[in-house]
Amino acid sequence: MANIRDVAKLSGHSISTVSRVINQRGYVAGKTAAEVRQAMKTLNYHRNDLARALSLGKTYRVGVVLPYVNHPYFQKLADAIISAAFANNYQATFLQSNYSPEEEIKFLDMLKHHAFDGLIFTSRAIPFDKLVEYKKYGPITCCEDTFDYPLSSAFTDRRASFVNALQTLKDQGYTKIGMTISRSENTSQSAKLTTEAYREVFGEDIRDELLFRESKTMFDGITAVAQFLNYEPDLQVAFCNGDEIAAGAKRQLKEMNRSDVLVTGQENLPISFLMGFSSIDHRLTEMGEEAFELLFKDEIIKKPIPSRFMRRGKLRDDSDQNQDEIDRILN
Amino acid sequence: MANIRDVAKLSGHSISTVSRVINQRGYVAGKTAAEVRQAMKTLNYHRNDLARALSLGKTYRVGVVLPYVNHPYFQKLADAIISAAFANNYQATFLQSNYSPEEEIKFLDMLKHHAFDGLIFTSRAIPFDKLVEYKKYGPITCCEDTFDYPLSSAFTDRRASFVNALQTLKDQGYTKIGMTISRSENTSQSAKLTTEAYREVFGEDIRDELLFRESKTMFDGITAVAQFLNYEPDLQVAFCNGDEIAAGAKRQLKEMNRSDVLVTGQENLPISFLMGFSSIDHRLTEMGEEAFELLFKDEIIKKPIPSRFMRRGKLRDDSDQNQDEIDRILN
DNA sequence: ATTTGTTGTGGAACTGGTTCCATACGTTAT
DNA sequence: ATAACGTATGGAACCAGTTCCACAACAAAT
Repeated sequence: MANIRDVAKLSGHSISTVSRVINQRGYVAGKTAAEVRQAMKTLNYHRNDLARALSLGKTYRVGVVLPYVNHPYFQKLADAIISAAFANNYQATFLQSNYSPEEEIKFLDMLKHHAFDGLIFTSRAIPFDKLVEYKKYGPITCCEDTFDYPLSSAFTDRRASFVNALQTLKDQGYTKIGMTISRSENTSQSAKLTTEAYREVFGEDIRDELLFRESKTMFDGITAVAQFLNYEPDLQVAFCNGDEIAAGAKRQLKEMNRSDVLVTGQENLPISFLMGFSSIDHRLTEMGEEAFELLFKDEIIKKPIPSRFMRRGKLRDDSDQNQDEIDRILN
Repeated sequence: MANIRDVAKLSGHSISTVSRVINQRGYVAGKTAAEVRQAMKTLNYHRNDLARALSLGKTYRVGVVLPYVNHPYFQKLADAIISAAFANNYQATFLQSNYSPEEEIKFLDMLKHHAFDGLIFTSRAIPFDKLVEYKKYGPITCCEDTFDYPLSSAFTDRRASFVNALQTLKDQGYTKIGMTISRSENTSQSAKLTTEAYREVFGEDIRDELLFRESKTMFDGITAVAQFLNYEPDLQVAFCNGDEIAAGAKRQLKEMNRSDVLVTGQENLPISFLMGFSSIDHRLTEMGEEAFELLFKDEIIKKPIPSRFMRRGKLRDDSDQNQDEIDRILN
């Protein structure tokens, strides 16, 4: 495989001159450039991006840390990051953590080892302190509120989103609510925020029988609904931690002839529209784009993004501006 | 930032020795190793993966070329590839082509430029010849039948899958069928195979009014069904080119009080189960895993993977072994 | 006539690793 | 006694680029 030195030798010019021709930078006479190009063609030369990256100290690659690649929330978010990166001539690589702190440290070490120019954490198991500690090796941004930590972030105020959705439900007379959460309240930030929002709106903790933990797939939605109805036959709402879970719940309710029970999901996936249940739109597309943009800004910027509660079915309110958005999507 | 030479100098040992300590290879005395490690700690040294990659001529990265990152088919396939790569200590990077030949050439050039150790094409716009031409720069595998071309591949015989599904429908008396296809029959391989399969089973071309082209999203499913029913009120089946499209079709049919019309999708996503329509499972997970495995094998291997027609709703046949699979998933 | 600026080119140091080879010493086998 | 081998270490070439700096040649301005 020919390198730049071979091209220099064959063309009879110096390495510097060849480099100038390749990168079209600096002064090169037309005749010289032509000779160099001829030599490149003869030798079938092509630049080695690795050597270039080493020399420049820049990879044009970012790592996207996410717990699961096949989870709709992270999929949507990561897709947005990929697209934004691509539009800026960067490549993005998915780094699946399974919420393992050891894996996350490995990814941070990759940043330290110059494998990436920067890292985006869509979620995490390790504390923010650890991220701050690694910031000296390259920029790191988060897709969640970083509070007082010196880390840039693009995020929706999920607590406010949950409060808003629950308040809407309460205002319309729905008070008997079952909830699913992703992990336990101790390990998952969103689980914690969900139960806190309930407490804020209803002034008391949710009954333990109406809280379904470790909810990940549509089958958990099916199971959760059965559990809720077992303890509370007058159930009015299944408040789910994702659209696929909500879809499972919706299906099970139909099967049990309890389509009177409302279902709400999150992520605003096509399925929520198709099956006609409400969904909290966390604006993952906007979040992903912002997270990438912030990566290469010098200041620490915290970019809150307002979420939307997409009200469908019985919750639908034609005076609601969300409907405009739905109509926009439909056309 | 300290490098290996700095560590060598501070520890009073040679670069070679430091390298041996880092990589735990060759002979190093215990005392020497300790001194080197102490120097590394003092200098806060960490290896530069770029330099290492350059020296080794190996990046431990593969590129995954796919037309759209937010398309369920490619998402599922690409996720499987990512997971397989990760399990083998490789990183995978998504390269979105939008079916643009220029972009695909760019990705092939990245292989040439040593940015990746190999490439996996999940789909493509450029001819196989071009891929073969670039094979000398690194391994390339495909996720579709590569016929007589010297390219490894993991694929399902989609034509056979379509024939099988359509034959099943015909056997059960369903003959009035509308079909959606992703692009036109000229540009899309799967579109071509779909219409060919129809011809094989029914002995004639599908009526143009019952063929809906450029079908990509759930909204296309909605539009397609309306078109089909307009021309053929006795429609019996909407045969869709994806589960989200099928879900759109199913919803529209319900809205039009025509739930008697069967719907079939592809990809076997959760939504197909939840909304109760049949779906062709192209075994994308297995395909992705295989595609990665094949990348680093020396011989050219073509790995056909049998697809499955997941029969649901009125098509459900309890003697069908597919049901075992569904039950397995449910538990 | 001298300074200044533009154009054009090459040398050499720099990015930070890996690895082949030579050398040296101590131990064991012939 | 010496050949053969295992242990331990260092030197230097190698991977393949980028870029600073020096130096010429020539034109235009002072």
